[in-house]
Amino acid sequence: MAKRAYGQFCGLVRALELVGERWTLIIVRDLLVGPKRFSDLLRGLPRIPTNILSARLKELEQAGIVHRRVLPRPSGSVVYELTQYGNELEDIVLRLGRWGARLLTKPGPEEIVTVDSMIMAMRSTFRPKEARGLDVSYELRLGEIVIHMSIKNGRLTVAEGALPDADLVIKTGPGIKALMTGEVSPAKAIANGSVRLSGDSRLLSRFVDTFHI
Amino acid sequence: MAKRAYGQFCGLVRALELVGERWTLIIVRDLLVGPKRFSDLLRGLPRIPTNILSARLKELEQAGIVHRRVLPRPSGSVVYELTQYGNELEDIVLRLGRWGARLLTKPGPEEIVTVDSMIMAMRSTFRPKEARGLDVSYELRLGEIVIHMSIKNGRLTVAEGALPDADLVIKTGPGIKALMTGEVSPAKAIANGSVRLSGDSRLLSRFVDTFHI
DNA sequence: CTGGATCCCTCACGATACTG
DNA sequence: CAGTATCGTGAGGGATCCAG
Repeated sequence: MAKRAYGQFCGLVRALELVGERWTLIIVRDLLVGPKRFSDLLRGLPRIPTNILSARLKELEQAGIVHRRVLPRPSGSVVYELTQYGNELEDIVLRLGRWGARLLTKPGPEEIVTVDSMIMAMRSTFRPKEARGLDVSYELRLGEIVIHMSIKNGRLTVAEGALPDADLVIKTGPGIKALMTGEVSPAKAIANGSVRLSGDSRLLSRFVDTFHI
Repeated sequence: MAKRAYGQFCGLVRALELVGERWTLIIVRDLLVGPKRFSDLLRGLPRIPTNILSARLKELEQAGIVHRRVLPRPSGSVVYELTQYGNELEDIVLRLGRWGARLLTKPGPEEIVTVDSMIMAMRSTFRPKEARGLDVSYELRLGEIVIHMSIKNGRLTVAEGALPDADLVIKTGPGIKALMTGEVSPAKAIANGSVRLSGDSRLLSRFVDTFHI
């Protein structure tokens, strides 16, 4: 038996042996957004040493959670993508994120927000029931970070980058959280300047209903 | 900022800072079964060093996930129990367990099954829809381990120990898994001796429908 | 006995430098 | 760009010890 195994025959224990090590689930979080190259992952995980990233990717590949794929010429580069089995972690990652988000107050002095964490945050706060049948799109800007959410017939896709024909563009900062938890009403958030809008600003309250912590 | 922090402002990252360390979620698994004393936890986690258990309990208490309670006299002993916030991990732990159980084949040479892992396994495989309106009880014996499941009006409780008036007593071994996944039919399982029953043996197929991997 | 604290050793993790 | 090599450090592991 492996030296650091827990020694129990149990589904949870097996899961932790696969994805319970430091950094592993954060790597999975980023891969849930889409396939990524080694350097893409490094960019999204500024504190991870390269050898650790390397080791984790190898473990994940061996466990059948991640697939290492060499892109066709001319790029010839390598991307890592989740397998079917790895993708089944999405719901767990989203739930863990919601659970942890409860005691997320202010960003610490050294804490950053990454594009992928923001994308997953929007996915995790999405409430399908409120979005049933909806067709609407948002662009969200948080400092350097620009992502967009597109809801088509109630189905959500979130991705990096701008969305030129978004129905509403929301320019904001850390204050977005108070808006999404309901601590601050949309009207208040506009009034106190924690969000700035362009487009159909009446859509902000719909946004808050759809993406709610 | 703490030295081993991930440096990201993200719900998942915060969750991993709280329960992402080695052993932590397994401790939570056992506490989800019920309040426990230090030595109870040690018994269920044979490989954990006492200093690690001690450290984890302190971290969990500080994070508001576990509450340390001194029992009234005469025992005066200490129990650890999950707070409301800690209890909200139940769904995540059950899902992680199901996810990991998929590549749980045979117990390794040094791998044991504990009472609490078995209780949580039964909870995680329970299918409320199949049990709607049901009233039935089972006693399950796996080697030394004896637990019982009681379903009353479709609601499940699982606990350690025998249940004298159980409708069906299932005496089994590792073969139980093949039965619960559907690899082996109830009739076959009886025939090949991987389960031995006492009570109303026709209830075995209902058991398999209700607890299914 | 329970509920830990202490000690020491080892190895996984982490920072940095380096290579195909 | 996509990792490997090297090496120091501190968290984890195991045994033992101690107080109530």
